[in-house]
Amino acid sequence: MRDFASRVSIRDIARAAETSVSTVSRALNDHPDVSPETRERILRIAQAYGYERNMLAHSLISGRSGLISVIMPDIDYDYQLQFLRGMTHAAQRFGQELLLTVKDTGSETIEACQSMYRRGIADGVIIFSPPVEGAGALRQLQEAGFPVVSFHPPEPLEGLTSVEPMDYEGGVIAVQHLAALGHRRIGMVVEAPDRIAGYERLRGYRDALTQAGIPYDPDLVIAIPAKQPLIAGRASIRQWLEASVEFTAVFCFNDLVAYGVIEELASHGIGVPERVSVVGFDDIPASEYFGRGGLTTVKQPITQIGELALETLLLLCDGKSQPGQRVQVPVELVVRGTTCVAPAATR
Amino acid sequence: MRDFASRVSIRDIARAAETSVSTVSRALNDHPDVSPETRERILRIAQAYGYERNMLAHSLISGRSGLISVIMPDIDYDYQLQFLRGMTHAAQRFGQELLLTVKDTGSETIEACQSMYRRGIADGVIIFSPPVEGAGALRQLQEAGFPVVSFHPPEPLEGLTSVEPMDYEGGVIAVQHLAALGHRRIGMVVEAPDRIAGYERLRGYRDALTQAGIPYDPDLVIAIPAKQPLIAGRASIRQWLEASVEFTAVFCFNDLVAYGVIEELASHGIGVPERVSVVGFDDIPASEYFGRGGLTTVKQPITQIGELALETLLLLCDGKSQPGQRVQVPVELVVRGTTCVAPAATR
DNA sequence: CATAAGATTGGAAACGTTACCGGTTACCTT
DNA sequence: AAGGTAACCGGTAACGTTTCCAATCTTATG
Repeated sequence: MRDFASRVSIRDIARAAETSVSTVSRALNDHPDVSPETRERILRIAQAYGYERNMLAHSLISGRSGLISVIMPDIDYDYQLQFLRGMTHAAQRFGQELLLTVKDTGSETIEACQSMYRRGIADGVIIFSPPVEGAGALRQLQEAGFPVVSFHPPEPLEGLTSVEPMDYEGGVIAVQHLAALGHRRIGMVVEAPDRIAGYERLRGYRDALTQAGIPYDPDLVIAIPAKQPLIAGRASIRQWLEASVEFTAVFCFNDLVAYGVIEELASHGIGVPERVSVVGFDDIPASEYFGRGGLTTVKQPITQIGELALETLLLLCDGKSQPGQRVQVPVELVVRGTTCVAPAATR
Repeated sequence: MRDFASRVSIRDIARAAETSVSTVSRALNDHPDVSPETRERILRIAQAYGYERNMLAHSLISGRSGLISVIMPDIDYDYQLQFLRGMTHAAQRFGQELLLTVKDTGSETIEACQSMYRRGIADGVIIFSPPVEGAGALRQLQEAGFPVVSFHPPEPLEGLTSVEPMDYEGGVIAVQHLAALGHRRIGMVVEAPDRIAGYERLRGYRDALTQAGIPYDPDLVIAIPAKQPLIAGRASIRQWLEASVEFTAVFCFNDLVAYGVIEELASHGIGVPERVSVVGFDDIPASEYFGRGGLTTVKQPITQIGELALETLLLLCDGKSQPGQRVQVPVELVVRGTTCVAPAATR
């Protein structure tokens, strides 16, 4: 018996089994053209030697690496983690390896996708929140036969395979909840309304307002950049307060924005939820333990979405599905401690 | 100009530049044996074609894949995320790719390490919290020339390269803080005291008690399993209450345990910090936003630790450092809202 | 007994790259 | 003018696999 932890090639096995590399290869790959005895002997020896096939050589010839590339702008938010977790679970289930790449800017993430294809490292790419300008490049990759799945895809996503939460419905149920509590002055702090997530949530917000008979007031909508949501959330509240905009509820683009909003309100002595109700989006784990009995928020099954993204990509890799599909995942409202009936005077 | 997103080989470049593959390879690798004109021509064409070298073929011949394998039990805790983030940052800085593998059990993580080596996929492995039984296998890998860096290494870690927080010092400063506030009945909820992190934190706890002239009471130490820290934290408090053990402070193995402890105390109407002070460990991001003005905890610079782990591994891969080093990272106390002076009657 | 068919095997090419070695050219020295 | 040297280049082998093809051996069939 050899050293347990050493690198063994198919050649070593062939030598030990007194046969050729071709036969060993066939035996290991369940090819029928091997006699039962030879196969048994080879498998036994391979086992004893701790042989595992060299993935590089195998990939080189098979044209598939068994690696899935996951490309993200950063993992600065628990949301991304949960998405990633879902993918790791699915990867484990399917025996796939995950290649994790983090890039600072959107354009770098697109370049990373192209690079994955050109260097032949990965069989496909899952890209998190690709920038709008990257849509063309992604489409080209897809047309070249390289599977790409976008999460939070860019607009227009025509032709791209994507996985998304039901953003529009999320906006609707958040506002419906607030309206049902008697709120009439409902603000929204929205990130990147030119991108699909922001655009759709905003659309849901507006439609739900209309449906509740509440006029839409553009002063109550603030667009913020994607970076540093906590700070942006705080700044939004300051902006409203300085402009003396009246509001009794805020629907936030995500939970971190909501944290910032609540912090800023608290620092002005404005109680949540007594004076202002706040709804988040995503339901990251921390929101359950958030003060005031937790954050009311629109929950995405983000871990399952991660699994779904990987499954979608694997289907594409295996040619079992056609590119261009748009997978949409339902969301649900989780009512916790940051929303309550509107102050009587405002109703 | 060719299709922007297509797979180009060195052969295509050679054909287009009307030269041989050898020359192209030399030109691309800054080998001196190429005339400036030829080199310039080749580089221009390669650029125009969007050539990037096929990583599989390159790795096969060079024996290095440029991939670093990161193996974790699960990423169910923000702590792991921050560690991972640190590695992604460092990877980006060094132009390395990260291969992320998540396995359910400790033994599977060890097998995954061996597999990385045998399949030749990765140049080295960073393993998160390897099980005690795996130490031998990791040592073997290291001896075979395959670099391994353990974070939260197993005991005994003799010969293994490791990166660790200063657990002992963390235990000391946590208890010093509580003792300085007048606490005399300080409990500890410790995870896996047979592993290095738990063992050292417990040792710090005991030494700090002695130093403060407080007798050690084994009834005040509860060992909990590693899974489901929230539930285990709650159960620990129930156990003490049922046994009528007296305590005014709890030092918890990590922040999640602390959350559970505080929740359970609250459910019995025991105020934190008025009646019981609680200290956590790690300082995950949520602890800053935790109710009661945040959780008092021992902060690890976990993101930097991740970067450090990757840098340590890369040095090993490049043969610029010898295996077997033990890198220890300082920790610090962050005082927030869950600790205050002990109730007068108990002092 | 001869031939066909089938089972099993080994040799060689290929995947895309790099490294080594030998060959060609041009220029310089004596 | 002969020889030496440096610069540059192309062919080929190798990395560890898989795949194709040809070769051998066995067995069945006429």
